[in-house]
Formats: sequence, C-alpha cells, structure tokens
Amino acid sequence: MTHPRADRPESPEERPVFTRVGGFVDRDAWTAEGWCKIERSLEVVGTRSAMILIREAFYGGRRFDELTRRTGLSDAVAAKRLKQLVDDGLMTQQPYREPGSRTRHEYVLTDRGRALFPVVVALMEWGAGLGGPSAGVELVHAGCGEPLAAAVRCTAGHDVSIEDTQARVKRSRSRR
Amino acid sequence: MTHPRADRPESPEERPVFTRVGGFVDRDAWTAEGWCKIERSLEVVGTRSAMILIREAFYGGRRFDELTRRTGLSDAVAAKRLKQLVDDGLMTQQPYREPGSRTRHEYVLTDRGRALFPVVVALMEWGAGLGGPSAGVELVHAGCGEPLAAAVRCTAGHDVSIEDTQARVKRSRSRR
DNA sequence: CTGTATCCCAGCGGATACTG
DNA sequence: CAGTATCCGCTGGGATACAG
Repeated sequence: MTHPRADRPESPEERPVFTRVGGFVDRDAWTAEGWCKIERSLEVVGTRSAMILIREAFYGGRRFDELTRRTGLSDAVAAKRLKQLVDDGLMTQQPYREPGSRTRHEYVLTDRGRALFPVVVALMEWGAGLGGPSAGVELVHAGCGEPLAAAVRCTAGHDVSIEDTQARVKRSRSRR
Repeated sequence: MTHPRADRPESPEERPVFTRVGGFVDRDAWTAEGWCKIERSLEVVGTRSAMILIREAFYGGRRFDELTRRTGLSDAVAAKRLKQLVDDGLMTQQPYREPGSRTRHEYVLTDRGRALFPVVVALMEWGAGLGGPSAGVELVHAGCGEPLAAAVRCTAGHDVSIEDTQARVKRSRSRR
C-alpha cells in the first residue's frame, strides 16, 4: 500500500524533487475542495499588503499610523487589509490607553499570526539570495547574535532535505 | 551603538514579537531601494500562480501539460508565469527526448527554485492549521515516515523562538 | 489619529480561438 | 502537445477627499 514508486524513474538531468508515493492525484481531486494547503494559505496571506503588514507587526509595529507609514501602504489599503487580517484571526485589536490621552486601539498578532514566523524567516532568507541591496533589517538570535535561517525537520527531529522528502496523498474518507 | 532598546517598553497585553535593536528605520529608508527582503521575494513568487506552479514542480511535475492540469491554471496563465519563472531563474527548460518521439521540453527547478523548500513547507504547515479538509498531499521524511515541519534556527545551530529574535538594521554604507 | 468612501489604473487569471 | 493572442471581469493598491 505504501509501496515506494518512482513516478518517472529515470529522467534527464536528474534534479531531485519530492518522491511521489502512491497513486498521485490529478486535477479533479485537487481543485475539488481546497485540498492544497498552500492555496489555503495564500487566500489569507497571498497579497503583498498582508505579508508586509505581518512583517511590520513582527517588527513590533502596533498602531495604525506606524503600520501604514513603515509599510508604505496607503491608508485605504492598510485599513482594508488589517480588517481582513483581524477577521481571519491573524491579528486582534486591543484597547490601549496612553496615560493622559484617550483610548486607542493597537493591532497585535494572535497565535495564528505568530505561527507565520517560519514563513517570514524563510521568505526573508530567500529574498536575500536574490541580490539587491544587502542593507535592511536583519534577524539574529538574541542569545548568540547569529543570523536566522529557516530549516525543515520532521516531527521526530531529523533534518530533512528535499531528497529525503516523500509526498503522499492522504485520503480522509470524506462523505460523498 | 548596538545598544538594546525596547521601542515600546511596557505595552498592554505583552505579546512578544521581535526585539528591535538600534534606531529602527522608518518609511523613507524602507521603501528607498528595495530593502525589505520579503518584498523582494514577493515580486517573484507573490502570485498564486507562481507559488502553486512551484509546488507542483516540487511534487515532480515537469511537462507543461502536467503543470497546467494539476494546478488547475489556464494555459495562458501557466505559460506566462512559467516564462517569468524561467526568466527569474527559478526554473529552466531542458530538452527531453522520449524514445521514439520527438524532443520535448521539461521544466525543472533550479537551485534557486529549490531553495524555496522551507517556504513551501512552512506555508503548507500553516495552511493546515487553517482548518478545511485534512486530506491532500502530505510531506513526510522518507527515512522515518514522520511529517515535516518548518523550523527556525540560527546559523550556530540553536533553535530560535520569536522571543529570542532580535531585529536590527544593517546599514551597508552604500554609495551615494 | 484612525479610519471610510470614491475614483482610477494595472495586473492577475479565466475562456476561447488559433499556431507550430 | 505546447504554447500564443485576444478579450474581459475581478481585485489589489494608490490618491484624494471626507468623517468620528
């Protein structure tokens, strides 16, 4: 049943990608009901404005003013996207009172938003490899000062490379 | 100079994000010349079509037909995006000859494309947390069968959490 | 200061028809 | 089979003006 099978045994210029295991899906099963988890993610954070607002939130931005100015987004776009991020549960608006002034709201990341940490790090790392100015914000480990890098591991704790990755279809005996 | 400073020392409902170190940038420096590495990434893989074509390439898709059918993209969009991905150096087109038929081209990921591995894994993992059908493609470690997860580490090898992350501005004394 | 409302344009992505 | 060309609707995002 879980018997390894190379889908295209010998290919020209073998550049390893995931090993496909079992009968692999085709289009019908794919697009059927949002099976692809990447597409699901992109429906929420697939826009430029969403990702850079989240970046800015990780950098510590909280107030509307801060978030728009430091992202360079227009008020309208920022407001719309922030509302969507709140609706989607990535941020919440918390009342906040500065001594002596009236109550404000601050946007703070929820756990779901904070769970994008590896995504943000991975995108930053990959973007750094594209060339361009090497200046900008750099993320480092507070403990030792070394820069961060995204890694892939299995839940058993092993480091996993692309060659060691198997892609298999998980069927969840759904009704119908 | 690199003296730690909490930008907003005590905030309501302290939800940790990155510690900002040094004078933090503002909008002018930001948008100036593409300093943000995330924005740089998004200019290349910021569209839905780009990401899911790359996903499909990781799954082993190579031929134009395969890539369009399994992504559900229209021919036109797939062709346009694939051309862009080739131009941007994420894929190459390799001639490929099936015994007995004429020469074809296959799209294969370059090293730069394959470097998106952590991004893909991180997005899949995050998307799985959004709910929806739990079926679909699952990535596992071929060695032990356990599912993959994205992790963040420093180059010294320590696991790094959000709380242990410092964001600092790297100025690269650029000309002008 | 924190948004909302409107107008506008560019780009994404689908559908269809056509080429080599 | 592997695209290209055209048309067209939708949305993202900027600008500007206005509101609480």
